[in-house]
Amino acid sequence: MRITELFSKTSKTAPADEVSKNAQLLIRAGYVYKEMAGAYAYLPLGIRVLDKIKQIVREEMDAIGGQELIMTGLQRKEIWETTGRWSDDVVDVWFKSKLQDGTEVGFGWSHEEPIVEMLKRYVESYKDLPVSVYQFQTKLRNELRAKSGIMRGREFVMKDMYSCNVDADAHEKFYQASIEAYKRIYDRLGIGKDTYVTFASGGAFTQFSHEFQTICDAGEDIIYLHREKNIALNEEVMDDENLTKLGVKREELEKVKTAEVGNIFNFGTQKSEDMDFAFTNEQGERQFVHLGSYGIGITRVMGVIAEKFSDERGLVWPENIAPFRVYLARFGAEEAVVVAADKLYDELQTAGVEVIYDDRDARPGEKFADADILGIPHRIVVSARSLEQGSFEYKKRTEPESSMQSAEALKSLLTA
RNA sequence: CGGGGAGUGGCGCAGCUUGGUAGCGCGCGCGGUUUGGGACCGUGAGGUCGCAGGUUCAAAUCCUGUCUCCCCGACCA
Repeated sequence: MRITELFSKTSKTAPADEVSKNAQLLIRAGYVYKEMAGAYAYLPLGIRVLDKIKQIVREEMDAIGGQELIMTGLQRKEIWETTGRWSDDVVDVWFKSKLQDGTEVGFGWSHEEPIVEMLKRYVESYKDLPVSVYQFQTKLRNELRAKSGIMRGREFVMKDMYSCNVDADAHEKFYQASIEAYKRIYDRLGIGKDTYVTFASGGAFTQFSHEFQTICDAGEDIIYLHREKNIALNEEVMDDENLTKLGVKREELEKVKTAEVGNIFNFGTQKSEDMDFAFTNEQGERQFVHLGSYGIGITRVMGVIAEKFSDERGLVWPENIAPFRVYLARFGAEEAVVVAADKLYDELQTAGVEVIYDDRDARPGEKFADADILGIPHRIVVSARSLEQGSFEYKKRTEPESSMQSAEALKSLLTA
């Protein structure tokens, strides 16, 4: 993409009322636009990042048998009443409205009940199991207070997966597979090393649930970490009984601040019983489905990455989720420079490299600054100076020094 | 929801204490000089000072109400 065609612009200053680092950087660089507290629009650059995160998640969900679908934003009151969760006393984040005929509807803060209700229509026999479905959905939650930029909003994109299995063993197997899938996801997103599977409160169904917690100063959680044993537990379940159960001693643990980037639950058959979600087993008997729920906050992950990977000059996207891999800057408007830059732009794109081409008639300093704040992993400069040497200037966002490279070298380097 | 802070051109801010009809930087338009880390000179456009009442000859400024935003806490499948 040519920058002259991109409508968003970078800014030297961040809005004064935006304190969180992720929002400051993302707004300054033109990835997101704030609509209101806790609600951000994703601009062309931002949606490219979101799509890359989603695609990684999608591939890993598909790999463990997930089937993608998308539920509705509008939800029926009756479905939520079956589990008692329509009540504002039970769920305090509901947005609700009414149809013109007076019918009450809710806006999806979660899709657990509607998904189960939908699956009931299709899952009837043990032959129909196992099933796991997932979606990328915008969740709407009427939070008392939005905070931390895109990390804790009233509107956010979440991947939520739901698994259906015949019994506890089958469920457990899938549950473990999902943990492995989640680990691969965070590795691919570039935050695997700082992300820990963490024991957390499990709700009514099991002793623990598992959270995926990424070390991050802007996070809202505190976990206790045993790096050698790779065991972590949320401070909410930190007590002597649980420490004994997990075989770790309090003094061996390191206290760290983290952001929750995923959470998986075993529902057992509780919800199936509430909602009468059953199948017929081989003996012809009705049996309740074992359910699990598996979430990843897509927009939150983007915020966490923006927080973690940035420096005084701006964002520093991991290779896998950068909106573009290369920032190609042209210095000056002499014909030879324009021709050479246009040619390299075409060649890289033909080679499958995503390039954002700074074809503006701007000064070098401005282009350097924009390449930095946008956080594009690779930077190439085409100038009269570089052409004198018959080559291009190449630099990584994470490295201070540049080097001279030929077009061929760049192509092989960027397509490796 | 409790506590604290803040709303003045697109963005960042000053002006408010002591009322007299709004200013600076960035950005934007035009002209020129520039061109390797956010250039410079000139010249323009752009604001009913969050909103609604009130006091006053006169309100960005004082008073009341209200909305919004941010932070801390509480909350958080």
